[in-house]
Amino acid sequence: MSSSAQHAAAGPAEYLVEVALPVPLERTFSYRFVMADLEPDRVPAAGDLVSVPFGRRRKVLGLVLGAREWEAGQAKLDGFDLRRVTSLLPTEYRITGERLALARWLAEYYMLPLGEVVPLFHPPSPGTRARGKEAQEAFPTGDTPDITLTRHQEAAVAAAGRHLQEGSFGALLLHGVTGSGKTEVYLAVIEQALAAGKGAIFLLPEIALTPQMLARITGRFGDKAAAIHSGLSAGQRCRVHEAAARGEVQVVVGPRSALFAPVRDLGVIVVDEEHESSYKQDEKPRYHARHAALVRGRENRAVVILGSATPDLESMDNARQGRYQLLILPERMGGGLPVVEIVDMRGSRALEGFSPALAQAVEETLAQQRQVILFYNRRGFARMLQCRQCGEVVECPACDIGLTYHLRPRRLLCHYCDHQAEVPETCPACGAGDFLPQGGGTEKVEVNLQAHFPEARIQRLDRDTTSGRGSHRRILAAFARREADILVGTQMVAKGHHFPGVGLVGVLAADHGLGLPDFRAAERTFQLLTQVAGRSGRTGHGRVIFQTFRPDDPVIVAASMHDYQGFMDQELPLRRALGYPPSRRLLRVGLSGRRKGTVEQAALALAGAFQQNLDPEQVQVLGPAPAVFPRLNDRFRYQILLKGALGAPARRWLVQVLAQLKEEYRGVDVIHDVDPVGVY
DNA sequence: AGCACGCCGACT
DNA sequence: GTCGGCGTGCTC
Repeated sequence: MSSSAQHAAAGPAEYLVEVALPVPLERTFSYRFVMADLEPDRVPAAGDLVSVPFGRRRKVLGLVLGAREWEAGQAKLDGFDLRRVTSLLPTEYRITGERLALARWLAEYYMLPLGEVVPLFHPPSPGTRARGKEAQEAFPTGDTPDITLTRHQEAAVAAAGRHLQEGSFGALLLHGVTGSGKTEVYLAVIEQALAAGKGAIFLLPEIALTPQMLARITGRFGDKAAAIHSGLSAGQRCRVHEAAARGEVQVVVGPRSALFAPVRDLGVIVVDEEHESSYKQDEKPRYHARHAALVRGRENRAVVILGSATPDLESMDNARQGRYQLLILPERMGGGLPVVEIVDMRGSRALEGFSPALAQAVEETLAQQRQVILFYNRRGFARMLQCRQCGEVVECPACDIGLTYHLRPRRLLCHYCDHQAEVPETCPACGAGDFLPQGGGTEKVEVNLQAHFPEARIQRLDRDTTSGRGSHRRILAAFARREADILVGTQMVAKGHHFPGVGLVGVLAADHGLGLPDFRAAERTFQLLTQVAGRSGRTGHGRVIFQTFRPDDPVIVAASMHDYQGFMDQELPLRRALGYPPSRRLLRVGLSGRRKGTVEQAALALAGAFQQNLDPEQVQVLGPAPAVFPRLNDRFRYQILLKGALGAPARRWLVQVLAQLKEEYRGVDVIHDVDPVGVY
């Protein structure tokens, strides 16, 4: 306003500002803030964002930690040449209050300099590329406006409502089977928050998978709600951000980045499909949005609702320990859960992966004019090509992993780097000209299926058919409109869609994920099987078939019976016995580099330092060991796993040690990952 | 983390 | 002869 302009004009002409920058350095930087340089009539203060020149030709975002008056024209500080702040971002972009507390927590917990988490709070920062607008694909509505809630739903809404009334932090775990109406609960709670003058954040695991949900939320709350996601341009995201800061938008929906929106008087945070591993960012900063949501909720005195049909074991453990309030939606709206048949594939006469039972079920379902979903969790046509003569497998030259044979286009692809190769005429090892395609993929399933059912309209959903912008959405929408009879795909078919026409879900290899070298393999498999089974019979009777070579495996049996409790009861003790989460925490340190010997040396040195300096009562050091994929992208990989909790001093020590190690071993990349998720 | 600078291998 | 690979050093 004009009064502050006058104040600024009368005030000091320069300030010295201390800023945190998004670089992996444990130090801050000083800049001159020259009032005359800058358009805004504001004095810089802690929490402001500034754009500053950095290095030779870079311009980066900085968080102002402090500002003090500075003698005009003084360009040196302790012999350093000070550079000038380029711009001061509008007040809507300031990081203060709960968001600043969240930023500090992220930096502390994930052991990063504060400046490295700041870009999360800024909508147009890199990592979120601008894209053109995409056509909204029409879905059959299936939308149920304002139906009356069941008593279980009411109870959940009331539990959240108490926190909204009191203005107290609370964590609720909403466990509801697929189709039990969790969304109605979320929407009712958000409605209450709005009625109380509070805002909401609604997190979805991956925006591409949930256009229906997005449409429902924005549909219900009109222009009070807006989405922030990568489909929007930087400008569009900024507008939503600013509108939220001004209180014009009160509900922000989106993937994990939506958590950082400056929603005013935040009353509720919803984390839908809270078990989804996409909530963990797999690049720096490697944070978990579910965990961060709980921290922000606590800071804001908001209620945090974690919802899932298959809650993460850690979340359920927290509920059992009384840290979260558990709320259950036991019934499916409009029908029971589908009946799951387990088909034993051992020694069967299965043809190209299809048991007679599954083939027959497909036929029957199609005859009833209902749709089929088939799930096979590997893309391509064959997992590898093996020489019939000498047994050699054609491998990726950069990764030491078999190349996958793809039919369309006909090529060998590495699924771990971007290497592509022509299909060789002859074996690179022995020169013979005959290869045996080993192991299947969704492409092969599609081909075999079309041979079995020449009349059926088949659609495939995997990374290969969804590479184009909007193609994912297009395939799902077309299937929802019943333009295809059968949908074949990878785990993409398991996620978040309401397909009323589906009468059969077939899982071709239910034990597929169980052999993975990951302590969460059983849990992931259980979740995936339960989620995909839930796609069947959303209206009317639904069938599910699990084909498996391990029909007695307790994970598969529990999933077939929709027995979440049973799965928990078998899995939790195993985790405890082995000291894995949720009983203890993990920290992974990954080392990689081009020279194997150097990487190994660095890993040994680091593990030695850990052994000597960390209290063995508190922290167990595992490794170093070659990573699960010991060579990727022509880099050798090792890792060290720390099991247990590190106190604040140990964490500070660790940051130092890693920095020293990077100094000492040039050419070795060292990364650390707090609470790692996934296979490495 | 970028980005520049600088020094050695296989190419139009 | 240069293009370009990545080791090294620095960023107020």
